[in-house]
Amino acid sequence: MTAIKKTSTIQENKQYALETCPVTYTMEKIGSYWKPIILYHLSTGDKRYSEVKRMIPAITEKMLIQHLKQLESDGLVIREARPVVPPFVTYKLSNSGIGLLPVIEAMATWAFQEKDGIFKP
Amino acid sequence: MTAIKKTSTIQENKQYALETCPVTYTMEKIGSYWKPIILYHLSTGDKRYSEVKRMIPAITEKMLIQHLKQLESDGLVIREARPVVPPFVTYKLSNSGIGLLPVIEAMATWAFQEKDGIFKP
DNA sequence: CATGATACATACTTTAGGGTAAGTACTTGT
DNA sequence: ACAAGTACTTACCCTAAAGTATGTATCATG
Repeated sequence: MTAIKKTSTIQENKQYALETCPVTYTMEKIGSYWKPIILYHLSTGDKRYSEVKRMIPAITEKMLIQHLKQLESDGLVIREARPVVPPFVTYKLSNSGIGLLPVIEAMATWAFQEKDGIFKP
Repeated sequence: MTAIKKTSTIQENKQYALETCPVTYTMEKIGSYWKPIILYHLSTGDKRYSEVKRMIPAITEKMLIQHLKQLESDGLVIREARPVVPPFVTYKLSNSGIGLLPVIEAMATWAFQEKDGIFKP
């Protein structure tokens, strides 16, 4: 009979948290630094891979495709590749991705408000 | 004359990105897994430290105070400590934090919609 | 004939974030 | 006298994420 530590075994609770807390659920899908930024840049329309790359100079190529793949497999963006050479690949938001735009827009809105100092006394 | 690598030195661009992209700006403040979840639980009113802890069983104490401290120093939450013993400390949203609620609520809304499958064909 | 553009893939290394565990100070309860 | 509750703090470790660098296929262009 080993003693049960209070702070241990966080993983069991995580599944519970996922089913319980809607924000946790969303965080599992877009809760990384780059994903909302990518979605933001896709919100203005379909973009080629290289276009997205140019719009986010701070991201490395590895991070960019890695997150694009994850977003794709989570059903948030749709990848379309034309079988031509040189390759022509576009990414666009899926319906789920479009559904996330209120989140992204709220983020942008807050940033402008915060910079304007409207929350200051 | 050392050759300049295309993918290198991301940090210079990051400052530029911060000033340019509003979503990047917001991500610097709440772009971690736990922060939106904490803000979500504070959105229903002031909470004692131990209350927040109980509301988010999946988080460790270390992560919880670490993020609370960061949120405090970023001006998103306000910490109030009564000089009593045992300690009585409450956390609440600042004006900036309240300004973020549309973001958090949009996240929650999306989660429910996604689970209901309303984005499916 | 070698360079550039396209959209990636991959090996390797580093770093930072997160987890585990234990400790602190003070009081109330049993 | 000892445990329990409060709100933390600190040290240590470990893994997953991110950065670095290079490679791939194909064609157009100079």
